[in-house]
Formats: sequence, C-alpha cells, structure tokens
Amino acid sequence: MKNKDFFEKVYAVVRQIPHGRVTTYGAIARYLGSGKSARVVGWALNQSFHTGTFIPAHRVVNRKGMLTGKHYFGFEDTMKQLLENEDIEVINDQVVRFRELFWDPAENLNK
DNA sequence: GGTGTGACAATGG
DNA sequence: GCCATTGCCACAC
Repeated sequence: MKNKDFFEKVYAVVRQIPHGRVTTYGAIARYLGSGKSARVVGWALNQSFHTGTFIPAHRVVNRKGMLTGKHYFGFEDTMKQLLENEDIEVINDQVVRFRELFWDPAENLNK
C-alpha cells in the first residue's frame, strides 16, 4: 500500500461532510489515525487542486474556524460564496457559529 | 537519504 | 483568553 492512501482518506472524509457543516483539519487527522498530522491534511487538499481532484475544501477550516486556504480557490470570494451557499455565515474569513456547525467525522462516520 | 516546506494543533507564558 | 514557540507527519527537491 502506498502512503498516498492517506490522501484518499482525506478526500473521502471531506466528501462525506454533510451539507451546511464544517470540520477541522485536526478532526480529520484524528479520524485517519495520524492525529498529529493535521498539517498533512491541509496539504493534501492543496495537492487535490493540483491533481485535479476537487473536494469541498471550503467546509474544512482550522481549529479557529478561519478560512485559511481561501486564496487557493483562485478567487477569495469563491470559498466564501460556497460557504454562504451552504447557509454558513462567513464574516472576515471566519465561520460564524463554527462551534455549532462543527462536524466530527470520528463520531458521525463512526470509524 | 537529508533538508525544507506546509490550508495545523497543542502547550506554555 | 490571546500571543509566541514547539512538535508533528507526509511529500517535493
């Protein structure tokens, strides 16, 4: 098995994020079992664009609920628009009620 | 195979 | 509770 499987898992989890919900890199990392490889999760999303594999990365934010990677969408407004389309309030690149919209894959997907 | 980087997280002050 | 530093894992060069 190649370590690239890690990327596949990341993509799979992000795709399984329900509509109108958001999650954090750390939650995904823990779900994958790495736990401390939260950075790799974000990195995988960045590579996903390069590989052509699109995933709702706008639903994935850091633990602060901030849209750190909005710039990677091409246009900063793109990520914000997508979130607004999901009934998610985004103010100043920050998800409002992020704590309420937080979706933990480890509990919902029940690994 | 070692070094550097990265859309982070946890801990300490 | 916020700011600064450290640790961490995976991938590219």
